[in-house]
Amino acid sequence: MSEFACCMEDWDLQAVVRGCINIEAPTGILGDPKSCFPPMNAVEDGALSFPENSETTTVSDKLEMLYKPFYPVLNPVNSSQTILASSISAPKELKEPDQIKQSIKSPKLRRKNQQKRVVQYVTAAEGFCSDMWAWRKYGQKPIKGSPYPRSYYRCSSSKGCPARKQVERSPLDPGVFIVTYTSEHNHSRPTRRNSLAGSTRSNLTTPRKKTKSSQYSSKVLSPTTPLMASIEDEFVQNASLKKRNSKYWCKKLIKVMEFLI
DNA sequence: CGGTTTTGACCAGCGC
DNA sequence: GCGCTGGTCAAAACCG
Repeated sequence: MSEFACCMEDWDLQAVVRGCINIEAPTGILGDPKSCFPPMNAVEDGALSFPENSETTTVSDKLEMLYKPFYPVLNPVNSSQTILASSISAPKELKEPDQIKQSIKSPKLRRKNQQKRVVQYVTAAEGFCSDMWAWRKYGQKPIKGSPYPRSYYRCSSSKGCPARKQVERSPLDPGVFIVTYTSEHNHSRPTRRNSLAGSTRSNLTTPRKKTKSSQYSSKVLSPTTPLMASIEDEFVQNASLKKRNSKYWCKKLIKVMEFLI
């Protein structure tokens, strides 16, 4: 798999896990996936509400296209489904609800962690808004049979909280994330995150080790301006470099907006 | 400075 | 016992 794809899938996972950091955000915003996109929010501060006239629609469309590689793939999926899988691990081969139910009857698939689990199927957008807990990622593993890695999170709101969370993309529907909660929180729901330090780290940064050559090659965009074209080219060229962080590209996008509007 | 993410290494359960 | 696989640890790097 291409590094870019890896990055994007990581991004998606982050997006789901990170949830809505700012719980005071207007609910109207939460329904819009792009509004939930952290760097976008960082850029906007209310300034990214594109006018609806035809001119700027084109601009915003272009920007959206340009931004597409950064924000999660959002397939139209129904509301999240929660499956309570008591005393059984969610087997990797059985991802969908019906299959999960089926797996409950199969003791053969039982794994070491036999605590009560809650399996939830969420879209990226829902993932953004549905989880107010503060989670800290402590591991990521490629899962056999799935093209997407599974990320492991623990609750960072309270020391010693046994709550765990696993997030992986559904191999059947990449727009759907399988969130598995293990154990329960032993504390009340935090009103806000303790710290945002590190929380906005770019998910597009190159891994410190084991870099693969980027396979991000296709022309995702059809830039209308030399500026956008150059930015696109720059992104492609720096697909494996540290330049690939959201803040950097947000600034680029602001430039584009200033140029176009 | 205190938090998070990344990632290789390690450990343990399971099937053969 | 061995190999495979999933889950966790921990050090380093990163971020506000």
